[in-house]
Amino acid sequence: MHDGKSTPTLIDVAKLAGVSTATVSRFLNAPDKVAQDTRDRVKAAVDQLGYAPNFGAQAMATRRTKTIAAVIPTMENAIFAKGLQAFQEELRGHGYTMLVASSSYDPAIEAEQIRTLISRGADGFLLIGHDRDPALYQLLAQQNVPALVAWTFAKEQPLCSVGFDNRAAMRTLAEQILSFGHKKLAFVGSPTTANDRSRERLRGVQDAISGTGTADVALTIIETPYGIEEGAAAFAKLMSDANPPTAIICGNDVLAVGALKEARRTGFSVPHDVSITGFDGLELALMAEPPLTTVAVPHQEMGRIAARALVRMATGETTPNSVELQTKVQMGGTLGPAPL
Amino acid sequence: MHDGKSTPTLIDVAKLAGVSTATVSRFLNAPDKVAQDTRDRVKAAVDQLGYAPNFGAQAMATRRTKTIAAVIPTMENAIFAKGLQAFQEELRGHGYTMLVASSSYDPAIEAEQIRTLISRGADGFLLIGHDRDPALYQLLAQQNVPALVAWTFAKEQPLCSVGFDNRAAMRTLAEQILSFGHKKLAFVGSPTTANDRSRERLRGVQDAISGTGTADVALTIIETPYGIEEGAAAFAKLMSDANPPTAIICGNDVLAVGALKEARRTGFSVPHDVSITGFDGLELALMAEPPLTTVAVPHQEMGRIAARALVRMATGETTPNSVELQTKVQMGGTLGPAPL
DNA sequence: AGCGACAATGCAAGCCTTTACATTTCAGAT
DNA sequence: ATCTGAAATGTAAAGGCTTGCATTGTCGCT
Repeated sequence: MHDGKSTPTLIDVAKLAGVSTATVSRFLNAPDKVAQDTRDRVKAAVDQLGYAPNFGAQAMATRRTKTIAAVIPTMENAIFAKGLQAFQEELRGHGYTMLVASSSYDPAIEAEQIRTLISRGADGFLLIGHDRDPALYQLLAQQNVPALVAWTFAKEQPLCSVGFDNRAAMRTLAEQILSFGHKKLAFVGSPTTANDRSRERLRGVQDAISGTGTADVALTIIETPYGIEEGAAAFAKLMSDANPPTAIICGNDVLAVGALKEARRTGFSVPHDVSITGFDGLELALMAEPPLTTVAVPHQEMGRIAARALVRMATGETTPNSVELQTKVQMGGTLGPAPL
Repeated sequence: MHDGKSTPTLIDVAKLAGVSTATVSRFLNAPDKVAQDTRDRVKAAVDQLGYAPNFGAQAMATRRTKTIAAVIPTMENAIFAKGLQAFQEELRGHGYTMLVASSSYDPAIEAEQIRTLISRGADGFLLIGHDRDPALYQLLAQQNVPALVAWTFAKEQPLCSVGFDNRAAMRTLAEQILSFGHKKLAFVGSPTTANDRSRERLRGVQDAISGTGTADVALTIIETPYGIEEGAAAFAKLMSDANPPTAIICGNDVLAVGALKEARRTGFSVPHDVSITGFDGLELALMAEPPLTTVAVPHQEMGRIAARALVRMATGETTPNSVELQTKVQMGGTLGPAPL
């Protein structure tokens, strides 16, 4: 194991420079506390040996890791990929490293990941959505690890959030849909258990419907996993009904694009025969034909703001503070008047 | 420092269970070495205290971190997102954690990230492509950290690779394009400096052309950053030429989809007026109208295989071994005969 | 009863840094 | 010449875990 050329330690550097390890350590962490000529000698030694501090030892001595963990459902979902990319760039700028784990939308895995990451000494956590076992919040609090929730905005939750109001955003979109005269709606979204984003979006639709004050709007609900194929299947199922919807509100762009694809495949004209909307504002939405009517979400901004907030929390500079971001309905060409 | 509720350590568990720390440690790492009833007592203590090992201390004592680092250009590119998702799932199964960093396609940042991750004690590295400062390979070798390259396959390189032959794959596609009678080709790809994947793909096109043996095939080359807009711009530029190409070979699906979008916007019929092809086989390609003709790459399989290989390398079980994966031309509807 | 072998457990060194506290040095003031 | 205080540096403990080696206890044999 110990081949002579094993990685150099502080001690090696100290010996070579003819100083104590304390001095080397100071040179590394607070250079102004060491005299100029010592500084030069130490620097030379460090360079010559190619010394790099041992992370574990450092973590142990300082009790911090300069690491922020992010636990997301999956990286395959572009919205998280975009947000995380921005998140990590911002962290990097502050000298922090990101540790990601994905839970595959499984609460048990998420819990395990959080535990693992805590024991790895993450200085802070970025989590998605508020739905999870309260025991986890307790654990975080007990371990005194700051955490923040993103992709949603809600008060009265154990954790502060940086995100947007899924319910209100969807309500706005749904109101527009209703204003086009649609009376038979369908909502196709991700399962709403353990996913507050999805649940809130569905509520937004329901809000809009009850907002009309009338009782003549019907809503069919389909819950299905994330995926283009799944969106297509949902569309097929809905339209095979004797009394199919005239507008299909999808919980995210991927489902919507799947639905749109199936519509095209089976000869439905969108939005002439049926309207379809998405949510997220991915580039995918722009590429669809016609471009998807959806809700644009500032994923990157969210990532950056969350990163800054977490760094501040980790260094104890501030108590966290929720931030609400704005979304915008993005008109494409998939929403039109209800067919007569 | 020791406020009553600070996180429990091995010592606390040992005391509570009435055994030595060594026994607790063994219980955690090699349960079969401790007697059944001791096992029960220790387990109770661990549970009661909610004990989790301290990562730093563990890393220090064992000199390994059970962490594999991945340094990719960007998470926003779906091919990497998919591959990494699979990579991390596989790692998780082996008890490893993934540490990702993205370089934004900047070699200097990549180098810095690698250094950072080395000093964080990564047990192994997943890198993308072979192009980088040889000093980095030296550093990895010197630190004795195993590394693997993915998304490309090449022998005679400092590192083993798990991937596919970009050049051959593109050549196959280009040959099909030529067989449709196209004589005026364009290649729109990512910049080829410090990106062997892109470079190899371009070479593949050139191989196919020289393979025809004739000199009457023209090739225009455009290098542009990754992005839908960029693809659209490249298309516009190409078609505004006095003698525009009849087939546009894009280095990746995103550029191709951008080109396709611009084609539609400006009234070109694909593939009637002009053919367009992509590379990667993203879902995006299927969604395009018509579906993109592209090269399907097994991103997830690549991620999983790379993960397994790295774990084996990290535990010293094997010397690495390159693995070549197969790609497949995926016929969509964007490739057709050259217009007369 | 005595012995060996083996299973279970304990002891304590070692992994590498940071940092509070102690020591030395030296310039400047008296 | 002596003293003071600040600056520079050194000493050594602490941080939590693993593990080689030592110890204890058991059991089966002779």
